[in-house]
Amino acid sequence: MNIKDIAAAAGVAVSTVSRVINNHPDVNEATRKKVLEIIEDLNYVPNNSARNLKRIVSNNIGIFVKGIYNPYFAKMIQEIGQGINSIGYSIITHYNPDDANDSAAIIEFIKEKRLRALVCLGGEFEDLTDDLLKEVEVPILFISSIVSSSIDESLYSSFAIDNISAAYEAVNYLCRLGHSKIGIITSGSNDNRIGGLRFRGYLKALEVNEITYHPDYLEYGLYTFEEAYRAMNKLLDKKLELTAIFAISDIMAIGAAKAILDRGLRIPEDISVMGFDDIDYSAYFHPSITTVNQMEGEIIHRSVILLKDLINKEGNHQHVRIPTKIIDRQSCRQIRRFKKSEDLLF
Amino acid sequence: MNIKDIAAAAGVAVSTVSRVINNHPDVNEATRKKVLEIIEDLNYVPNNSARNLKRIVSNNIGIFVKGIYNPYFAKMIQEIGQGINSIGYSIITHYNPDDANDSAAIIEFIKEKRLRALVCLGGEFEDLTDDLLKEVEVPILFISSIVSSSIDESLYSSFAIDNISAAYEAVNYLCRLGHSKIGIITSGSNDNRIGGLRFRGYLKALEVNEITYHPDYLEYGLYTFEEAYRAMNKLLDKKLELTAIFAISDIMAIGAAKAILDRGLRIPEDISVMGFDDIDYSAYFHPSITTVNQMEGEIIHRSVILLKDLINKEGNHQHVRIPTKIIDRQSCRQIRRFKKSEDLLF
DNA sequence: AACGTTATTGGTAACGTTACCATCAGTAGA
DNA sequence: TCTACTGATGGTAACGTTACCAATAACGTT
Repeated sequence: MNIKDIAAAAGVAVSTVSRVINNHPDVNEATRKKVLEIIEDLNYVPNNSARNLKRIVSNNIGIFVKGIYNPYFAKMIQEIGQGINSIGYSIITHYNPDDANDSAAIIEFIKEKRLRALVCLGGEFEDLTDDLLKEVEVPILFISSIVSSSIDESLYSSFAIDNISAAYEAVNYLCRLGHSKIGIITSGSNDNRIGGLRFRGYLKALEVNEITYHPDYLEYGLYTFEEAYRAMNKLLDKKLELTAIFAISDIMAIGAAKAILDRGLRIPEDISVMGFDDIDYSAYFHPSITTVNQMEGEIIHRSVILLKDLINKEGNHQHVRIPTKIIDRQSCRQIRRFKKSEDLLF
Repeated sequence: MNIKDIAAAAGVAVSTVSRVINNHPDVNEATRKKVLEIIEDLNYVPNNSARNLKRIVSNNIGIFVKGIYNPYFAKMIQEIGQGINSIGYSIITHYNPDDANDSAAIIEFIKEKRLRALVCLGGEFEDLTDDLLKEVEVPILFISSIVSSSIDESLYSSFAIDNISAAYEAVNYLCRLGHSKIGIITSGSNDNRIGGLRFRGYLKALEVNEITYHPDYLEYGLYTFEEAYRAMNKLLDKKLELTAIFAISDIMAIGAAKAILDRGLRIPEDISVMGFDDIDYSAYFHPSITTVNQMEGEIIHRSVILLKDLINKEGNHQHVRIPTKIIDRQSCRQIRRFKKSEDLLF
């Protein structure tokens, strides 16, 4: 069942059918109606591969996802996906394995699928170059990705928070509540990855508040409940008398909180918990988790609009520093505050 | 940059390049090496649209998602997606709007994208027919969907739990713990939808345990924390002295639990909470939620294998009734049990 | 009547790839 | 020497669509 069959059935030329399908203005109303009827009757649907082949670019928008362990992206994938669907494009999703090269993968992805635009969720694009971007000529939007700073900013768009200062704000908030024994659970110490950046924010907050960092306060874990639960237990086992814990994602904060509660300790009376991401779960944990909001809804909304504009060449690339704010809930409390000098009296 | 350019650069014919790309055996090792080198050098990636056009079927596997409100599917989409990627197929995701006709949508989706196979997550396919399925000739796997019973089962695959009996087991479990004032929060009473089916299971359990159902015990809410929170509060406002609540999804159970805890009531001492789905979060809520597991990991795993087999025509369509089991955690407790006769004494 | 104009339609070469058949050299068997 | 076969390669017609140009009819204008 193809356009020829329809043309034959309707007694017109294929080009006329094509015009009908594509809503071209100059086709007689009677003809259009007849053709549409036949299409309906015969259950005809145009072949996308052929269309995409003929029109050099496709109507596919790619969503590239690095790793699937971070549930913070799950909502974005779905909601951006739905937004893209609603403006008439198709979504091709590519889940890149953890150990694969992201830059190479997106270039191949774009070329192979002749993508019209690409959204990257996460990933690290350190070996991307201006030349590669120019070659593919496709609007790319990086969301929460690490992009090589040597690339010309007019060649791509990005939405990202400032991980270092957002984490700094979060930990500084704990300090201002009087905490000085603040543990951290992060996903890794690689300077350029999200875990590393947020860890740097933690260090900076300690420094500004004249608190000495001790490596015992640090535990690693991936972005899962399980790993954070395990990491928190390790921290608790060290008997450090922590009064607060900062986890670099809400999932991890909840895993940590569960570990604390399971030991019969109270939140926030015994230990305060600070998360990051402000996912839905956090507001409905008990006690609800104080966390860092990064305006996920805003990102989703703006992404779809930006993509549409970029495709239609109605706007330039944007680099948006997503603002963050601390959402104060039930898991953090004020404690007696010691000045550095008082501290010495004990 | 196309196959012709490569052929010219390598000094061979396009057909030879094609053979190299497709790993055809009869091409000289030296030639193959040279061609591959040129491909690498020139950054050539075959055009998928052209390939899909030429080979009648594409290498696209569709994932059809009905509604995105149900977070239970999020993990499935990602993990099945990753599995599909890893066996060499591409994923095209289609998020169908709530009010759209699912049957019509999948047929169009299959034809337009020339899908090789399709996975449907949720959705209701009541007006699908044998003829339509035969026409598209594509293996379809329905996961947790409602499919018209008039369709020949050899034409499609399905993975689904028995919603009525799984809900029955859950509520019966509460009854056996001694509960008789059991509230329910469900998503709707439409007999054929998931919410309606699970509600029927609830009714059956009450009946078997000789408990009279009262409509006051029922509140509606969609699959979100917010709605369940609101619904639970309405239930509590009625002063029914409920000792247990059954929510038809874990997200809803957690929303309800939060409402209970926020009022200063205890779980399970004052009210027991039973969920459904066994999502990750349920184990890490505090108290952890007793729920109905439906072997999501198993479904994901088997889906990928089944799709592969169906595509390669190495197996027949399967209809798997996914077994469910109750995961006993912290949110339900045993209470004093009254026999019906004793009840009258008060 | 001859002409230009407009509205509608038809015909057909691409788009990039693969499947198929044709070709050709080299080798072995008779 | 002729034939048959094998291994490697080349040539080319599709796949279904759209963009472009050509053709036609209908009409008004001169």
